[in-house]
Amino acid sequence: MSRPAAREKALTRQAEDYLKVVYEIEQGGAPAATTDIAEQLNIAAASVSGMLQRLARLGLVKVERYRGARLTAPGRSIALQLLRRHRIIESYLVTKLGYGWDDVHEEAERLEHAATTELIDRMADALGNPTEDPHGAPIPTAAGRIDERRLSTIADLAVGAKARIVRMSDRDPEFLRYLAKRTILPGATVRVTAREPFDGPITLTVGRAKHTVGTAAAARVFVERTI
Amino acid sequence: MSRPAAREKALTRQAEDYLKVVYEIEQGGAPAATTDIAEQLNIAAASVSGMLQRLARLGLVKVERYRGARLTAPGRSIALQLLRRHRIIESYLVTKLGYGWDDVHEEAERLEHAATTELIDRMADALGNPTEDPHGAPIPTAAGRIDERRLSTIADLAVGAKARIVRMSDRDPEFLRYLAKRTILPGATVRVTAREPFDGPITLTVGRAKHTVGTAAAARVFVERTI
DNA sequence: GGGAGAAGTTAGTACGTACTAACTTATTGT
DNA sequence: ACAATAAGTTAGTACGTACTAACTTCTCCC
Repeated sequence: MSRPAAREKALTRQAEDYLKVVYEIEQGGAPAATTDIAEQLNIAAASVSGMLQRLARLGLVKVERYRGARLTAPGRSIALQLLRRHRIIESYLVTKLGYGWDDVHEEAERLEHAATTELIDRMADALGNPTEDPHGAPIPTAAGRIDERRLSTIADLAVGAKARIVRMSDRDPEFLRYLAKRTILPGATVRVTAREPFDGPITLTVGRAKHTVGTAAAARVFVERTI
Repeated sequence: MSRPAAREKALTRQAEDYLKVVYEIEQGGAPAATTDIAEQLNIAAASVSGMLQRLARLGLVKVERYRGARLTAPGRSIALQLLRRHRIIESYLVTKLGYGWDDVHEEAERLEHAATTELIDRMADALGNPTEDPHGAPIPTAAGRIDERRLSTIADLAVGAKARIVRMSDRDPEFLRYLAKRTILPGATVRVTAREPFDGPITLTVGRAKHTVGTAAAARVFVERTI
């Protein structure tokens, strides 16, 4: 008797990717700027303007002209769904199929758009419903709950600070291998022993080892201060 | 020094689907007719004409106007790649993730376009490199070799004939459940005990059970005669 | 062998998603 | 405060993929 709810036409892969990127940028606090989205997606800014209008028409984002986009509740829920898929897939590939943690992002990036909720839930079950992916990122629950704590990065730490590594960006395999080689991994504890001024290199100890890293790298490693 | 080979731009999902369908239809012997492709893909015939021209431009099919399309060697190799992906994925979902054999086609249909060769090979390894999927269909090797025997169907069997069930179409979950309920499964042996004329129902014994099926259903179950 | 009906193609349209070029609005540094 | 620059938008274009409508070609039966 009741009419079917407004047709939920499946989004295209691209539209989904925009939502995910808007979510990620918004986590920084401000609405997602056109240029930032464009940069993340490797796309011209003009194309982003157009797509944001379309997503706004679909009620998935709210755009304030010349100021940026924010997700609506439906948009956010789709973004979290994707994040869940991405992170479950990454976990599954590492745990069950022998992938390296540095090598799963790309694969997950495509699979997350093709996998059904059913598949993701089965994978999650097979893994014992993990709460974090191999890079330490929190996995949204099937219901869409996620830990959204704002974390500091190593670049935020003052000399003498001690912190536990929570997570790191998963995008760049090279970068992940760089970290792994220095045992800068989720769960490890680091202490900043020196910093050069003018955004200079940061020296830190991990276990008994001492490493010096640039601020760009340091800013991509998220931590929780322990002192 | 040597120039990179002609850019192998990734095909779209749709283009890939066309190739797969052309392959499947061609297995019947004749070139793939526009209407048949259109029907398989649930698409207007006019759209197929257009796409075939594009695929021909890409050197993946050879079209004889008003007569149908055949795969070229490169086209065939892509189609086999897809078939391999599809069947490995189906096998993996059934064996490792607890899917029912009736319920994997749809999921594989989308994943096959997103999975890399790397992933497929890892799945295949995890399964012990199977040579058949859960519906009895042969799985092409990574190198693209496949068993292309032309099989008969139950509809081809004369009264009295005995045959081993090799495989069945995986498209329709209902149909697969129908078969399963009658233990008409790959490996089972059937004997035709009666046939009504004018494409009437076929009566057969499977184990100790006796079933009567229509010709449409019978034509979708492939067998190897044993007498 | 000719004509009816089936099969196939072309033409014109729409939409999603990208692009570049040109223009407009916002920000920032003096 | 205002000009230079950065950021964002619009306009026009292209391409892939679908559609319907109208036309052409093929096939097969009498």
